[in-house]
Amino acid sequence: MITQSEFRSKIEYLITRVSVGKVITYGDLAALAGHPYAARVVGGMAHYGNSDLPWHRLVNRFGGLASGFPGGREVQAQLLAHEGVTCTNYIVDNFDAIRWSPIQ
DNA sequence: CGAGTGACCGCAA
DNA sequence: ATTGCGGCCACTC
Repeated sequence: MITQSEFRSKIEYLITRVSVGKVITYGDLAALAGHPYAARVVGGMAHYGNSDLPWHRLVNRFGGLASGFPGGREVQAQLLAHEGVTCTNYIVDNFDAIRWSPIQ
């Protein structure tokens, strides 16, 4: 059991730790923060939280781009493509391969 | 200050 | 196999 502040701090820490050209899922991020079922919290923070963090690297469990991203999924896809992540139909290609791992 | 919302995920029927 | 629902925490109104 961790504190709420710790949860938020871990999310920000982890999202910053994600390497360029990689992506991570809401569930994994929440799980790494200590709450496997708090994926929604990550989404809420992404929307209202610190906008300085690379939220465009966040994708859902299927590897698809988020729906409420500022500007639309096309913008997120563009940002990912700019970092070397290729997408097709708003779905990340080689999702399993570029999926970020906490071991790094 | 109180209540509702939100870019999701996993399990039950 | 598919569909529907509950639940977690932070942020806003």
